Amino acid sequence: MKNEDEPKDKRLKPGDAQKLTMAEVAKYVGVSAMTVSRAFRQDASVSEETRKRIMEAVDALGYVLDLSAGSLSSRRSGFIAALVPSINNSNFSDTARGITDALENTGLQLLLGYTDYAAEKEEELIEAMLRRRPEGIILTGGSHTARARRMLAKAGIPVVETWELPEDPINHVVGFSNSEAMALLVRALAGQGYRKFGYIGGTTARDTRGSQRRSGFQKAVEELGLGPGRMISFGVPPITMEQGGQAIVSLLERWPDTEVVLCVSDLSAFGAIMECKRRGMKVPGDIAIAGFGDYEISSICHPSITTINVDCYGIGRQAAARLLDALQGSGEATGDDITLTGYRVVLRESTDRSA
Amino acid sequence: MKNEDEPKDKRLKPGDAQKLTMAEVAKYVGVSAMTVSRAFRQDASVSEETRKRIMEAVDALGYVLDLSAGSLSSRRSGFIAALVPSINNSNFSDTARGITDALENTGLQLLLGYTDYAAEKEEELIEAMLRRRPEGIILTGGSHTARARRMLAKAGIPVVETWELPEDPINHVVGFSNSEAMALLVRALAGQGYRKFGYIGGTTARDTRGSQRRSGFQKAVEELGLGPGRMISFGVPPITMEQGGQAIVSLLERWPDTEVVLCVSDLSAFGAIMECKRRGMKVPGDIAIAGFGDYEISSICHPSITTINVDCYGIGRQAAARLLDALQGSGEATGDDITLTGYRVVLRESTDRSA
DNA sequence: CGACATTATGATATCGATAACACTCGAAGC
DNA sequence: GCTTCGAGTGTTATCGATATCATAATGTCG
Repeated sequence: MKNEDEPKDKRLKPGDAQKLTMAEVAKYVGVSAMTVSRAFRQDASVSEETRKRIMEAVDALGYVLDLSAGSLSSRRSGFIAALVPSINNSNFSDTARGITDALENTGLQLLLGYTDYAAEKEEELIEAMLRRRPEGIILTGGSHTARARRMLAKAGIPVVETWELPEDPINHVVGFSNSEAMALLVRALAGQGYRKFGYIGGTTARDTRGSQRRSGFQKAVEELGLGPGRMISFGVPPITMEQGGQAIVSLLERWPDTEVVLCVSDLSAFGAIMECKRRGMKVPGDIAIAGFGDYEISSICHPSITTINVDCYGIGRQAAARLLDALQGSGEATGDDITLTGYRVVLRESTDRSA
Repeated sequence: MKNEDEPKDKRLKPGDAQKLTMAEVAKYVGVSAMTVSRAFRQDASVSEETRKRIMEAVDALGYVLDLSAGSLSSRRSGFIAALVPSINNSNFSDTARGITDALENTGLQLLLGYTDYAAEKEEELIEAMLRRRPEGIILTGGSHTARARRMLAKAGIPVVETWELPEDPINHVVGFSNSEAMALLVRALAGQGYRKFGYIGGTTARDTRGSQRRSGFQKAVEELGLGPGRMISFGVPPITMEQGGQAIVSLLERWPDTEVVLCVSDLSAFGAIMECKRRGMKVPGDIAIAGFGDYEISSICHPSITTINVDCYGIGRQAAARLLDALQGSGEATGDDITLTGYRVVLRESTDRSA
């Protein structure tokens, strides 16, 4: 009777809901809170009639389930965490979309984070995510700090690494060999008669997929006996369209007789092509240019861009699927589990030999 | 003694952490759990020495704070929810990035959802988000279902609507008038001497920003006495690059003498330009084309694309900033609060009159 | 018709942290 | 020397749902 008449916390604004709880809904209907809780999950054995009355009450009162309370006692957070290098890159936003779609109707929600291609940022984010006790986690790539690996091991949840084939996988992998894919593109273009190959990529090793593509290029060129490739590094990954344009200028200054240039991604390839056109060069004709990733832009632009198509969306879907399997499965922990995702060369106008 | 010797849940894999709690860390250090809790937040008055010992123990044991437990008792989830139409559109992913950046070091985490431009999906997502008890929510646009509005009102948390100026704002707004912005572009191009205006956009009213741009176009053309605009609708929003290409074909078939075409977004403008080039038309020269949104592609492509630059990233940052203000403020609930974000016409090659 | 399974529901303990308040102890003030 | 204060720490209740076990009502079968 002392502090009953005035609420402790005055933060509430007029019209605010006074934190409605399950118990109040229960009282309103004349059942126990437990029954209301059951009514919210289809599995429970609540009579159709009771459930209906409860749901009407929920509607009338405007009650919204509180999962944070529920997850504490059920020990299931309902979260899946995913870390991507950047959401402002359509390849990764496609993957994020794939994850989201695969999670639909599973009752799991996606917690997304951006690492900005930095392992330290990834470490921070992993910790932040684990504090929410996700039931599984999806990472991009296979390079993680030692502490990150330790935390993941301790967490005891399934981990999926994507977009690469890590040398030392943590748990599940859904990806492909970036170096093999780039090598395949080199061979396809060599098959068309190109001989003098150039390459454009970022400067540092931050972007492990970028480095792998570069080494795949290098290896393939040498294996074909086409001498060392002409490599230009420009800008900190991820390199932009604009940097692609600047890079091709450097490359052509240094090696004017280059026949075909492969770029670490379609974005830089696009920038390179546009810069060439702006300078009056013909693409193809004077120079052929190819990218990697098959972004939407590449099929549309003129000339359309030869590239490697990667199933970005599928990587997301499958990564989520592997996670769901692991969560459902009895936890047999069958060691490493690797899902290879496809890629293919898409030959388009930008490397058309007949031009 | 029946199921004591074998654990119920075999889900745990070898090497798993046996759910370490704060109490165990506390026991290890020889303090109370409360002190450990305090050590995790800088505000608390824990002696430097104790804090150090606690953090060493945390490190040694590999303890990770459990926020879900904490948020239940502190009644602060540490979440901000944000809904965008699509993450696969760089305008919105830029906004998401802005929100993320603004939230850095605030201890708040972003819960992101995609509505796919559908109000019903938005309603579902709002409910899903509210179940996590976010401390604030950021929405795109001002069209919401009645139930969504009711839930938001009941939730009693600050709401920010973005990217538009809703007629009936819920709470805070961070945006601009899409129709005014498009009208400005029309006037700028009319000022360059263009007279016969065409417009390309999506078919339905799902995308409210698209509709507003369309009506801004229409109004401006009429006000300038340039007759009704030539409007082509193509595809369900958001319309793709490819659809932009198809749309311009229809438009030019129907009105071959069109001088300039405005598109609902840069993506469709890009598709339209590329299609024209593919058909041997000169852009500009034979036809001028402009977009909306100033995507990265528009400054790079050849010809570069005239457009409206929108501060996508800033919208995100400011939306988050308004939310933080509201959370800090004593909850005076000072009615509506509208933050206008800038936009500007960017004239580029694609509408160059001298070409 | 009695033993037993099945269905629908309730009571109570609990998840793991934090709020709120209590307490100890040494320093400061008069 | 006694009161007052604040820094540092502990104790207990609690957040709001769910796991678990108990119980009442109903149905089944030989």
